[in-house]
Amino acid sequence: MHVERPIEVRAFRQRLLAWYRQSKRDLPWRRSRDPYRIWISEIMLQQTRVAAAIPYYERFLERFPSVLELASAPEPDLLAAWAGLGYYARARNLQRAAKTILELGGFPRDHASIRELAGVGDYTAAAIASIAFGLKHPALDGNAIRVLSRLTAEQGNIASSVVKKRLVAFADRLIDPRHPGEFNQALMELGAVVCVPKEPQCPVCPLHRLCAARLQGREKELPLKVPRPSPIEVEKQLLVIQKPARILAWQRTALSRRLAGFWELPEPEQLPAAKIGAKIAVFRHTIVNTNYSFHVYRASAGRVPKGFHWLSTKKLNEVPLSTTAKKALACLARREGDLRYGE
DNA sequence: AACACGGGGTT
DNA sequence: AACCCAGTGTT
Repeated sequence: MHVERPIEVRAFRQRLLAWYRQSKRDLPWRRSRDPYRIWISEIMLQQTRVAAAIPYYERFLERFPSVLELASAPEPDLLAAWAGLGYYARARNLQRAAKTILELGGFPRDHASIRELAGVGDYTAAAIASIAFGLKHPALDGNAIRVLSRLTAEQGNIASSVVKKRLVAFADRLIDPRHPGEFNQALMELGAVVCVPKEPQCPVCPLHRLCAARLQGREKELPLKVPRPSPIEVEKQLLVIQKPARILAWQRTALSRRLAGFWELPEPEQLPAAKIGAKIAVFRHTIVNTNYSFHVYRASAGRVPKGFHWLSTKKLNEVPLSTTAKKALACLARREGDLRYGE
């Protein structure tokens, strides 16, 4: 593209920042430069939409106002605060990093040290360094990558490390040394609200006259998308086994590959002696590349094997409950016209 | 480089 | 029904 000459780089920065300052969304984490708050927001926003993160962000900061509370929290509290957001390794890494920060005696203030925190990769390190500390490191998330791919009419697959390096190098020349945090956020904001994947809003884009893809009329084709494998369909059954004020459940151990520490409803395979009763509901749920149909049944326990617990229904809101268990219990509550279980 | 990891809003 | 989201860690 044509922005490589200094004069054009300045025009690029000026247009982008002017646009951002005028049209940026008022987001909770944009009201502070406290590295703790910026960090929490960046972790929450990993692969997570802004609208989904906002209510979690507010609640999380109330419950864990600083590194100290986060570092010393019981893990179940942490998981309960994160339940429903997904990617639960983020919550665990958050606490590991909080302990590191305490050991360091404060939040690390340079890019390399921030990058070493658990759960902080290239993007997040650059985002924190630039937004909280004003350091000049380009932060390329999915939005920024899309914007830059279009600006340069990038032909390569954006999944490849070569192409990513090329885009980072490009961003490194563009980034405004005086306002790196704003610059990074502006690029991401542009990708989030204007340079969107499907129908980019080129007429209102402050950069459209500098955009190579636009000049070639190929803005909708770029960046190149690689087809992903089609999801697998899986049917599963869940059992609702109750006694007064209690429900039978089990907890995933730390060894569980996913959802470690979360409480689940039993499945028939785990309880061979269970007597399956009436069907309560069917709901669907997607995890990564698998589409599940969960069939929920009432049942009675027979003999209760090791590892199962009669969980108090009152405590359901205090423990980390998997989303599938929550959905099943919501079905049950709807059916009984009673809100004991639910949110 | 490829894969696993959650969940849900948007198109 | 895809697509994809302010990605990271592991293999």
